Amino acid sequence: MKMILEQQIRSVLGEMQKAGTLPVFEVPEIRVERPKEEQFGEYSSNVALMFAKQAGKSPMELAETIRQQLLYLCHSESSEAESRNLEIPRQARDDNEKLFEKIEVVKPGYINFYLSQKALGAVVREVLAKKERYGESEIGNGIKVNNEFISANPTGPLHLGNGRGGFYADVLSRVLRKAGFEVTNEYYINDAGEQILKLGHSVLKDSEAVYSGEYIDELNKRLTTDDLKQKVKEVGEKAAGIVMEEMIKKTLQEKMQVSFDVFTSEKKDIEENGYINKALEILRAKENLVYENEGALWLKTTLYGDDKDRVLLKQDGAKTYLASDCGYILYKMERSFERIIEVWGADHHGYVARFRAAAQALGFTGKVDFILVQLVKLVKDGEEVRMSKRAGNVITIDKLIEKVGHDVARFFFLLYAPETQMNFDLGLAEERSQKNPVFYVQYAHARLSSILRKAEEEGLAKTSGDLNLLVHPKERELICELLFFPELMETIARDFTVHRLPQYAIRLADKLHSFYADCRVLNGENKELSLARLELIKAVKVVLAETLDVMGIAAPEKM
RNA sequence: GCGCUUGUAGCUCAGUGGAUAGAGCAUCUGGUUGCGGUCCAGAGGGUCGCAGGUUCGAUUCCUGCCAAGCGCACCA
Repeated sequence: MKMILEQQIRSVLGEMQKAGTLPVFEVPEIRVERPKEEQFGEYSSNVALMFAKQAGKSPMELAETIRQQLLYLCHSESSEAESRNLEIPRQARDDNEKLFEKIEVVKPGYINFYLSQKALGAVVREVLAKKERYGESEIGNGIKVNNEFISANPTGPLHLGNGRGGFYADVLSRVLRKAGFEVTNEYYINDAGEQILKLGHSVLKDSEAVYSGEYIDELNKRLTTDDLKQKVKEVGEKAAGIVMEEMIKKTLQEKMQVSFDVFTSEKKDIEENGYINKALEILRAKENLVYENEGALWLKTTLYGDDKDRVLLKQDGAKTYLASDCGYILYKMERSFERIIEVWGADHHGYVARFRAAAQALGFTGKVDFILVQLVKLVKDGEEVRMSKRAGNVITIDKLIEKVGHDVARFFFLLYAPETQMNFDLGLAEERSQKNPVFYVQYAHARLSSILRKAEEEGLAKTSGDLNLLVHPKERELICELLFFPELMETIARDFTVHRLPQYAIRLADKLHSFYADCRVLNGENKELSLARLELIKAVKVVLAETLDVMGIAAPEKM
C-alpha cells in the first residue's frame, strides 16, 4: 500500500515533468509515511515540501497539483498502476469503489490520504484469508543468511547480556524468515583457545584458577580424578564439553526457548578440518594482503579501513584469534551464505573492523551486519551492582527467568534497542513482572479469545458480517493497526529494529482495549453490527497472536 | 591520548529533516457491578546534554565541548 502510493506519486511527478508543467529534476526518494496523528489520515507524504524549491512552486501549490493528478489516477478506469500489486486496491476496485475516501492537502504542504471504507474492509478480509501468513513477504528472496549469536565461551553460565542478544537475534531470525530469507541460526563454540586452559586451571583449583562458582565446585568433584590431575588442557576440554551440554544448551532450550540450527565447534569443525590453514593459504596467495614483520605474519586489514594491521601468526607460530576467525569465515563461505549477521556484546566493538576486513580479504562479497548489544547494567536500590565472573556473583539469565518468567524476561529484553545501555533494577525485578506490559498484551489476547468463545456458544461464530458497518472511529483505528503489520515486518527485516515489535504489540493491545470499552461486540441491539465486529475481532486476534508468536511469547486463551 | 556507543518527562525507554516531541511505570482525577476491571477516559510533568554551523525549517545532519559506558594485545 505504502509502496503503491510512493510509485503513484513518482509517476505523477514524472508525467508532470514530461508534460512540462514541472521542471526536470532528480527525484531521489519519495516518502510516504504514517502520520503521527490519526486526524492526518492513514498515510501522509511530504514530497511537496521536499521538492517545492526545485519545482519553483510553493509547497501548497505543488501539493494541490499532485493531489489533483492522484485523484484523476484513482478514478480513471484505464489506470492499472495501483491495482497491480495488492489485494486491497484490487478488491476495492472490483467493487467499483475508490481506494481513498479523501486526499487532503494541509498547511505546510502535506498530502494526507484517508482510506475508504471498502479498503478498510478489505484489510480485515485479507487478514482472515491469510491467517498466520499475514505479514509474510518475499523481500528476502531466498537469500541465505547466517545469523550467529550468543556464541559465549563454554566456560560458565550465560549472563544477562547473552540473554538480551540471544532473544533479540532469535526474534530477528523469525522476522527474516517471514520476509523470505533462508536463515541459519548458529552458535560458535570457542573451545580451542586460551580460555579452555583457564577453565582447566579453575576446575583443578590451582594457582592459575580464574573462574569460580558452584558449577566450578561441581566440575572439580567430577573431573579431579587421579588420572586427570596434571592434565590441565584435558580437564579444560572435558569441562567445556560439560558446560556446553549440561548448562548452556539447557538454558537455551528450556529457559530461553531459542533454537539453533547449528553449533559450530572451533576445535572440531574449524581447526581439525584445516579451515584455518586453508584460509591462510588463500590470503597468502593474494597479492599484498599478508606480510611478515618481526617474525610474525600480518594481515593488511588497513586496506579495508582498520586502524592498524593485525597479526595472524605470532612470532612463535601460534595462531591468533583472528586467524581462527578467518577459518570460520571461510567455513561460512563454503556453506554458501550470502549474508552474515554477527550479534556481539558491545564490548567487542573494537574487533568489528578487523572482522570485516578479514571477510573482504577472503573474498566474501555479501553483506556483513553487526548488532552490538550493550551489556545490561544491574541496579539495586539505586546503586549499580558490580558483577564479576571471578567472584562468581554473576546474575545468570537462568536466575532471571526463574524469577520473572520466560515471557516477561523475553519481552523486557526485546523492548529496547540493542545499543541502549539498559538498567535492570534487581529490586524491581519481581515487581516489574506484575507491571510488565507483556501481561497487558496477553490479556488482550485472552479477552479476544473469551469473546470468541462466547460467540461460538451463541452460534454466531460461523456467520460472516458486513464489514461496511465498521465505521466507528475505534474500529477504524484498530483496522489501521492491522494494515500496518506487514509494513512493520518488512521494516524490521530491512533495518533489524526488532524492538519495534513489542512496541507494536502494546499499541495493538491498547487499541483493542479502547475499542472494547466503546464498542460492544456481543448482545448489542444491532445483530448485524455484532457479526461485523466479530469479524474484526477475529482479525485482530490473528495479528496479535502472530505478533506474539514472532516474538516467541505465548498467546494465552485464558489467563 | 585515540576510537565506538549513549545523553529525550521523576524513573525505564520510543521516535523524527518538517504539522502541538510520544509510551509504560510513578503521581493526581474521573468512569466502569464486566462481551474477563489484569480495563477505560483525562490531568500534571520536557530549554530533546551544552555551544556553534548547514537548511525555508534541526531534537534529528555536521563541528566543537561536557558527561557516562565500553574498547584501544603477537588475549580470546
